[in-house]
Formats: sequence, C-alpha cells, structure tokens
Amino acid sequence: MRAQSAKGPGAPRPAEPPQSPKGTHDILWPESVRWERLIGTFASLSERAAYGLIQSPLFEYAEVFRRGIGEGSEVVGKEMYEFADRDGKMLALRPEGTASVVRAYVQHRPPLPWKAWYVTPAFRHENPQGLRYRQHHQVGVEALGASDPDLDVEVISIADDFFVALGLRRYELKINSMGDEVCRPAYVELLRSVLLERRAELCDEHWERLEANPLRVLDCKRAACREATTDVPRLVDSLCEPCATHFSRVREGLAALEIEAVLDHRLVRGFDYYSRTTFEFASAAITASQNGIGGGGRYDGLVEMLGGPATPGIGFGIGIERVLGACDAEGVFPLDTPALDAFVVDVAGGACARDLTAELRRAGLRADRAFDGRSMKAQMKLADRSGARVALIVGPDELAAGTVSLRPLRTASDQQIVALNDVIAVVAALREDER
RNA sequence: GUGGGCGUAGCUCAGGUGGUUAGAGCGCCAGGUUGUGGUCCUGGAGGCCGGGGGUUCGAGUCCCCUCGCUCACCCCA
Repeated sequence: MRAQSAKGPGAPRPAEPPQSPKGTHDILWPESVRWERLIGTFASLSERAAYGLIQSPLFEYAEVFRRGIGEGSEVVGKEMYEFADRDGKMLALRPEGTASVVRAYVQHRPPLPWKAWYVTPAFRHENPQGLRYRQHHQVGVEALGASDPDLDVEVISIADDFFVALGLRRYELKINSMGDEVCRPAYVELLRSVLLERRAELCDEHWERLEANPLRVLDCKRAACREATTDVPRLVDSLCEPCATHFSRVREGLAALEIEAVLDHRLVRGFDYYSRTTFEFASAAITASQNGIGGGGRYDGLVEMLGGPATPGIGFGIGIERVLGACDAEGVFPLDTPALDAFVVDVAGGACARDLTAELRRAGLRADRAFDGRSMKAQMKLADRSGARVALIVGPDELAAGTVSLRPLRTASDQQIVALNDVIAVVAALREDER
C-alpha cells in the first residue's frame, strides 16, 4: 500500500513544485534526438575540416570576459551571470564561446594553426522572448594562428555547409569588415562627426552612444535612424589597404565556393574583439523577431588582450535553439526516432524478459521490456508504443518449448515461432532487412 | 530594466451579464478479449480554477496585489 498523505484541514500543504529558472528549458526525448543529430552533424563537418573538440569550463574568472568581450558591451555590462566564489574571486558563467577558447589557447599554447570546435550552453541575464533564452546553446569553431583570408572563407563555409546539411535554404549571409586598429579609429571619428551634425534626427538613446561607440548607431532598427544614416560614410570605403585587400579576398573566396554573401555595411557586432571580417546568418523563415541563427568574425587582437602573443583568429557561434526554430519554420530536419529492434513481452514470470533483453543489448540490438508484471495486453500496448519492430512474446508454452513467439508490429506479416537460441540472429537479420 | 497579452486535469482548451456536485478532446489506467498492440465500446483515476486579499448570501467568473508564462522594446545565438 502506498502511503497516502491525509487530506483534510490538518494536512500539511504540499510544497509548490519547483520550475526551471526563467529563460531555461528542459529538452526531453524525443526532441532531444534532434539535438543529438544536429550536434553530430556539426561535429562531423568540423572534424572533416580538421577542427578538434574543445571542452572548457562553463565558468571563468570574470575578467576573461570583461577583457575579451569588452567592458562596454551590453553582454558584459548588464547581462553576464557574475558572482563571487567562496574565496571571493569573481567568476562568470560564459555568455558566449570565443573568449573561453582563446583563454584556453593562451594557457596551453598548442601549436599553430590551432582549430577547435565546441558545443556549449551560454548564459545571459536577459528578458526571455521568442527564441531568446537565459541559457541557450551554441555550436561553433575557432581558428587561431593565420590571417589568411582563405581561413575566413573556410570558417564561413563550415557554417554554411552546416545549414545546408540540415536542409535550410531560406537564410542570408551578411558580411562586413570592421577594419583594424589602423583604419577603424579614423573612421569612427569621421562617423562621429557626421552623426553629431545630425543628432537631432537620431533617437535619444544614441546620444551617449555617439561618444562611446558611434558604430552601434548604424544597426539601429528605427526607420528615422536608418534614414539619417543612409548616406553616411561607410566603413568598407574607409578601410586601409591591407584590410581592403583582405576583405576583397574573402569575398572572392566565398564567390568561388558559390556561397552567396551580401555586403551589409551596417553589420556591427556587439563584442569589442572583432576586427576585419564580421558576418551573420539570418533566417528569413523565422517569424519571431530574433532571427539571427549564427554570427562571428575575425578577432586579431583578442589573444593579446588576454595576455598572449599577437595571434590572429576567427570563429563563429551558431544558436542551436534558433537553428531548430528555423528548421521548424522551413519544415526541414524533421524528427525521426530510431526504432527499437525488439520489445520483450514476458507473461511467464519475468526471468526471460530480464535475460533476453540483456542478451539482445549485448548483441548490439536496441531492446526494451515492461516491468512490474503487467498484463499481456498492457505489455503489448507498451510494445506498440515503443516503436519496436517486433514483440518477442514468452508465455508458459514458449517457456516450456524453449521458443519465443515473434510478432511483427509494423507490418502485416504473420507471427512466427523461433527457437530461443536463434532469436538474436533473427532479430538482427530483421534489422538488416530494414536498411 | 520598460510595456502588452495570458494563467482552469499530464497536454490542448470550453466554461454569455457571478448561482447547485467545474466540463470536453487527447493522453494515462482497467475491463470488454483469464495469451496478443495499433481500431472500437464501457468504466476509472487525475483539479487549493497560479497564489493572497477584497466585494457578495454566493466568486473559475468582478476588484486589488503578487507570482509565473508569453510577446515586444533594448540587445543578441
């Protein structure tokens, strides 16, 4: 008998069930099957290009992100999960992938060029909305040690190949160059002076931005601001010779690989570490306002910022939730769950269910069974729902004869009697037939 | 951080202007079929109607507060 909590006036109130924190989600089976397949697809594409998996801690000393991403960025300034460790040192949950990977490079100094891929949660304290979470997940790559524009092309093509592999078609690749420490400061000054003349046309929130980071005014969505910045000088026209050459080589390379990229001179990404090439993939199928499915760029100064030797680098992050959202919107990358090879129905005491499922599994077959001595009808129902190809039925008759009744559940074939010794071979053969 | 919308069963949702014991579909469990699932029939379990306070003879319904979810702004994956 199960102990029932007494109901009535004196009964203690059951505690309210806890919920996952705001902006976080559980991914249950079978939805988790798509995650496994998505990550597996990304891993295989990255490893094909000689990127190796990196696992690094989910939290870092907060200064890794402060120095890397930038004190003035929105993410570090007001969204980072930051807390004091028990010994008082400030830690932070990773808000994005790149800074940790670069920190790991500086710490271990593997031979260059060094190419790594990752899959990781990322944490930002934002107000959640459609396809925006406090914990989201990214796959990504980082490549350090080469400033060759062909490396930019390689990195971008991995992302593009990944989207193609999933079946996505309705997305756009936007690309821009942020220049470098030679040409960008001059452009920023130029832009600031032009925008100061037009400050009356800009929305108020940009006024202080003009001082700190005039570039960010360019990506404002408001029509008035866009109007005021349409004929403003463009960063791509102010690049120094090396940056201009690099950028055109990148564009040539993408064209050679038949990857369509549109120049977006307003593309100004939010982390301070970017230089030269920046890019972003946006889904046209997602109706929610958050349609950026991936983005990245070159960060030639970042390794130095984190205390390493001058080392160029480039990478991207792709948001798993948003990519799956785009797949849903396009009706691609459907969920398909792998079938069980067999479900053992035992109405003769249960010993056979125990032993036969173990044998099937040791033989590399996928098998399940029912517990708690359920009725045959109930067990058959579970067998059906499990998606198994066949039910292996063992009752007193079979037990006495040393056989199993093999009942197909997905086809109209007849039920057959199989010797217990042959069951594994027969089930394995059925699996092969299916392929 | 700032606004709008919504909270009723495991899920999706009904419940005109307050009025007996709060409903449906799906799902779950059992039986019909004591050895056969998927169809069908019958029955059953499962609800502090998000929480608290107020108005009222009476609140799922009206008012206030609060929490949660959600969409949008900001920003980003």
